Amino acid sequence: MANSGRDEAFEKVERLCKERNLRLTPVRKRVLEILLEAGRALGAYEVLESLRRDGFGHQPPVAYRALEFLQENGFVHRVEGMKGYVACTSPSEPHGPVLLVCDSCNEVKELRTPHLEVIAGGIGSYCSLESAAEDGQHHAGKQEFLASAHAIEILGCCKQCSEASELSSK
Amino acid sequence: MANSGRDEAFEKVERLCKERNLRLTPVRKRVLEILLEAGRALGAYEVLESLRRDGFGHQPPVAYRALEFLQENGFVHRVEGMKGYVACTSPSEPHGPVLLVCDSCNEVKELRTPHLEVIAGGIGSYCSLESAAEDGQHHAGKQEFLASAHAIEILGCCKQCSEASELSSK
DNA sequence: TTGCGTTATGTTATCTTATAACAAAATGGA
DNA sequence: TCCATTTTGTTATAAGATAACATAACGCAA
Repeated sequence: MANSGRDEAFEKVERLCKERNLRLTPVRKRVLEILLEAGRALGAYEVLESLRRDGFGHQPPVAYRALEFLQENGFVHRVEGMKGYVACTSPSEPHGPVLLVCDSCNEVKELRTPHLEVIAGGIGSYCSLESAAEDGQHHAGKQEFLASAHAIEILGCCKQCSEASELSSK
Repeated sequence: MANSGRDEAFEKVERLCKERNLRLTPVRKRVLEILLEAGRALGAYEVLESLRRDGFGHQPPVAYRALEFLQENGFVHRVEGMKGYVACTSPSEPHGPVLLVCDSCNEVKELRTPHLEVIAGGIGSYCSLESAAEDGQHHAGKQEFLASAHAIEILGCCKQCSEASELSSK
């Protein structure tokens, strides 16, 4: 794979924005491109630096606002553990991500999991969340907790880095 | 329950520190108390303010270092989504938490789940992680990703807040 | 008990991340 | 064309976190 589905992801976002009447303005479009090209999580100020080079505004809110738009609509995810932002590889409805974050090269892979329903179901298997509402929310049986979103980040080491460190230790 | 197991948690940490030859110094002890008393996530600067009142150093590193110690040893968890820190309710080995974070009152409940093994197993049900190593790490089958830690935060609304908003909407 | 290496604390200064507030421009209908 | 709304851009500043270094406490061996 030449560009890991970058173009497809980009086109999908364009399509979704049309369908939903969302304004994918030049800055927003460019921020998405920047993240897709990077293929890893970038800090807001890294994004901003790229924007500056492209002639867009170069003050923090420019980047933060575009990121906020993309995030709200499920096209970009925040990587809390890295204080960064990564393009979603399977944009559709807004959804909580399940991210595999590599400690050593900072690459972020998103697990292609379905939406909250399924995640909650999966979690349900060990924390006794139970389906209850029809509005996309779930009710936690024993915990009595109404879940509306989640952030799941798994830290570790990706294949490339594992192999690299195996080699160097020989 | 009068204090929600605060004392038990505190004593357990004291015991674990003795067992493991960790130095639970006055600042560290006090930071743990502060978090246990709060019963919710506190920002580092909130902790610092309490420390200051108690006559400890009042510069950021004082709080950050104590928090780092407590975190490393599994006695405190970072709540990424709130940029805060919360006392672990079932301190034992260092472990990635599963946190239920209430959007409206900021209360944080930790699900009493076993350690990484079980979590990874649970996640495995939908992301094809497979047990592989004996050193407490797991190898993700299809993803080829060696997981070493995780952060799982479920956002939503706790029982009290749900009930409060039900009442007010009548 | 003294002395010494190690660990922890306290401080200054600074860096990084993020947001509030407001003016100017672009957009999309009535 | 006009107006309300949304978006962009800017200044300024808030909030969160860390680097670097001096001082103090600790733990133990001589």
